[in-house]
Amino acid sequence: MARASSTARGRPREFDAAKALDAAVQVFWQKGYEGASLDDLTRAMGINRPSMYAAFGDKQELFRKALDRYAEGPAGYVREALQEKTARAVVEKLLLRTVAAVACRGNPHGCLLVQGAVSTGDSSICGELAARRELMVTWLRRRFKRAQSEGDLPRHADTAALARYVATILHGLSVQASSGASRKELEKVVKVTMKAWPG
Amino acid sequence: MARASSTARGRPREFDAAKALDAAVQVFWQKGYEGASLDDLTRAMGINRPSMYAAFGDKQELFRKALDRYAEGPAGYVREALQEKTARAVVEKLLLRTVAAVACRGNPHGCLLVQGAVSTGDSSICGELAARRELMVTWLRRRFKRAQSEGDLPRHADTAALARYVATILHGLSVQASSGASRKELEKVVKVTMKAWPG
DNA sequence: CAAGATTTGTACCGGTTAGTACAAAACTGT
DNA sequence: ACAGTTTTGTACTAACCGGTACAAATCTTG
Repeated sequence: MARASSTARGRPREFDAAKALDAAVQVFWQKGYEGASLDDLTRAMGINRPSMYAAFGDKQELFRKALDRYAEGPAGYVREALQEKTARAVVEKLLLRTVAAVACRGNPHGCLLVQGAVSTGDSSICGELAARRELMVTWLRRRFKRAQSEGDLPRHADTAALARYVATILHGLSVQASSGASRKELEKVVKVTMKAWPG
Repeated sequence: MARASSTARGRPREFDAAKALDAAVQVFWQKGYEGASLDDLTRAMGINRPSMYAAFGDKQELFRKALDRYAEGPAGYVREALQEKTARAVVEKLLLRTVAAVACRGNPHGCLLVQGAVSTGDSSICGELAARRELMVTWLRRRFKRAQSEGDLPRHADTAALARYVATILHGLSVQASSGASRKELEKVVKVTMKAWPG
C-alpha cells in the first residue's frame, strides 16, 4: 500500500490501477463473479497475474474493490437520487437512472449487484452481494421516514413496505434488462410505477 | 430412447429418473448452473456420472430438463394463476404464490429462472434462461389483452407495459428473497402492488 | 556504481471441472 | 445355455481454475 507518497522505491508499476479496476468492473459486470476467470480479468486489465495479486489481493478482494468502484462510478447516481426533495422525486429519479444504467448500450445489461451473483458456490461472495443489495432497502426506508416527517409522504404509509417495494422493482429492472428488455420498455415500467405512487 | 415399451432389453436402470431429475432441480436451484458441479449433481441424484450422461445427456441438457421439470412442478402455479377470472386476480395470485415459492422454507430462496444464472460465461444457458423469463411477459400481455376485451381492465391501459411491470416485480421478488427478505416482508410488497393496481 | 526494494513476465503448482473408455454386471430373446 | 443389449462402477483424460515461485527488469537511495 503506497507509502504515503514519501518516496516510491523499487520499480514503478507500469499500469494505472484505477483504469485496471474499471476494466475489472466491466468483466465482473458482464460475466459475474464465478464466470469471470483470472485470465478474463487480467487480459481486460492489461496486466499479468502477479501484478494483479500484488495490487488488489486475491479474486475476492478484487471483486470487493470492484463493487466499491461500481458504487462510486456507474451506480453513483443512487446517492444523488436519495437527495431529491420529495419521496416521489427520489423514487422517480432512482428508477429512471437505474433504467438508463441497466439498459445502456456500451455497458453490460443489468446491475452488478445482481449480475455479480445471485447464487453461487462461494457463499461469502453471495452474502456480500446480498448485504449490499439490502443496503438499498435501508437507505430507502430512512429516506421515506424523513419524507413522512417532512409531510410529502402520508403518515399512514408503511415505509418499510414501500422501501422493499421500490427495491424489488429496482432489482427486477436489472433482471428484465438482462433478459433483453429495451430502455423504452423499462421506462414504461417506471411510468406505471409512478402513476401508482402515493402522493 | 425407450423403445415404446415393447420390451425393455438389457440391464434395467436402478434409479427413478423422475426422482433424480427432481434432485437435480434442487441443486441447480440452490447453486445455479455454473455453481452446480457434476459431483454435486450426481451425488444428490444418487447416481454415478455415466448413468447421468446416459439418461439425461450432458450438463446443459440436464439443466434444460430441470427447467422443464421446474416449470411443471415448483412453478406449476403460474399456469393456474393465469387462469384466474380477472386481471387483478391473476396478478394477485401470481405474486402471492411467487412469494410463497421464493421465500419458502425447505426450498432454495428465489426463482430458478433467476437463480440459475443471470449472467455467466455460458451464453447459451444465459440466453435460454432469458428466453424463459421473457415467456412470462408474453403470457401476461396476452392475458391482459384478454382482460381488456372482457372489460376487467381499462381499455386505455398499456398491456405491454403492465405485463413488463408485473414481470419486473416477479423477478424482483426472487432477488429480494435471495437477499434474505422474509415471506411477510414480500407479502407486504404484493399488498403495495395490488393497492395500486388499476381496477 | 553498488545495494536494497518493488514490479514484471514466465512458468509452474495442486485441485477441480466436464466428459468418457472400459469392463463387469444384469437383464431379455432365442 | 448362450448371444445380444443396456446399465453400473471405476478410473481416467484433457482442459481450466485460482494462486504462486522465481528470476529478470527497473526504480530510489547511499
